[in-house]
Amino acid sequence: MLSPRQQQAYRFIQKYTLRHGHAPLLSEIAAGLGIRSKGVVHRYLQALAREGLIELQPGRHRGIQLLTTDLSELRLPLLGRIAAGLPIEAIPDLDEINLADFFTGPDRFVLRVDGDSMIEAGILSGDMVIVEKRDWAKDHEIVVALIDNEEATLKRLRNNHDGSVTLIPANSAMPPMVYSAERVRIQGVVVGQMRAYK
Amino acid sequence: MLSPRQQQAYRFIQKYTLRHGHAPLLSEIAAGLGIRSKGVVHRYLQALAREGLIELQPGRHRGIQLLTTDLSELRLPLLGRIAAGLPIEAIPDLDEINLADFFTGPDRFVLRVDGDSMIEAGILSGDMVIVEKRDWAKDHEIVVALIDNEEATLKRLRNNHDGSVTLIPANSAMPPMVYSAERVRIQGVVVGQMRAYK
DNA sequence: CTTGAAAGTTCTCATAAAGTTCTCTATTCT
DNA sequence: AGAATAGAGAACTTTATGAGAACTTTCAAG
Repeated sequence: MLSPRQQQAYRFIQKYTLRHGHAPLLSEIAAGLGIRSKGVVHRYLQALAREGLIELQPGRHRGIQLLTTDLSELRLPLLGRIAAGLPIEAIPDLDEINLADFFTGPDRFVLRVDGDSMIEAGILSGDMVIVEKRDWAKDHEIVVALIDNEEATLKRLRNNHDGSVTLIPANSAMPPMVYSAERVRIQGVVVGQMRAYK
Repeated sequence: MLSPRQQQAYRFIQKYTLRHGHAPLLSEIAAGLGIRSKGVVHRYLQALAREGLIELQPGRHRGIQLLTTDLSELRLPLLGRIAAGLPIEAIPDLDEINLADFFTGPDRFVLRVDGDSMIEAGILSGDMVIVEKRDWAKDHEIVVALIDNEEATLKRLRNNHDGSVTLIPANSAMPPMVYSAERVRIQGVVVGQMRAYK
């Protein structure tokens, strides 16, 4: 089990390596952690090596090798922000994504999406959406709506002034549809989405 | 048999450890339980150790080891499939989805996406992508590529016959770019994507 | 190939903070 | 009343963290 400081050192090495394509110097790690002594950093590296997270090539400059680590926990390291045509930026505050925080909550369930009606909102066929069970929704939220107690669809909602609702597909090939309030029952609101590639 | 207070302490340790990746300090447990004295917490820890729930490394900071490893809180019910214009269908075989299985694996990390270069592949600005660290990729996989050791971008990959690679944005406003093999280093392959609404 | 600046390694020292062990007190349940 | 549970806090020991000096090794410029 790593101490907080050891974890920070490890994440710094991960980020740096991803960003630069090679491992950092001890002095760079020190600067990244706000430490002046590289001797201290070296002590951390030995702890990481002892834990099996890295391998050290003694004496070598940048001789830190990241080993494959099994992240079978619920936390994934958040290494930075990647942009189109720009370097990866470090994200200063947030170092870790807790999948549980991200997606779990009271009364949530998952649906597999079939069809292209929300494609322009980045929800593709085959994606999973996390839905919070709720019988109302605000404008612009994406909802699971049951129409005439018969068909359930995934659409963006607009509550109209006259009490009717408009269900808006995110697909320019499909028109928005207006329904009287009685015909539409909100079954839940999309709070998350996820996709696995192969 | 644990007293109510001991159970609370135990649950606090489980949650904290799951969240932070390391055990809490006695003072943190104390604060979590609304206690001022760390001596009291220490007494609880000894009770938990006596019951075989934790192991204490004497003297060590954060030296609490959880012995029961039940981290499988991260399950969401998978209710069905939603289609355009169809009722929610029950999916017979799969009734639960484990988020951990979905996303965690060896050598994975998360990047926050900034920019619209992959928008037509359903990856929007602000989304998180789960990346598996790997230095090669197959055609059509979405990769984190480091170009000239300087800029890292998210693009779809094509390995050309002459050894060069093409990086293809999923955005019709942006052109594909061809690079010689030496200029491009694959840092990882996108294996998942997720988004939180609100 | 040589060579020196820079990088890694190995120490010691210092100190704030964390864990350990007490005693004393209060409350609740049998 | 007696026993079990719960909390405060003081005194003490140990650990985690950092600074920095001294030394060895690496690496790249010339």
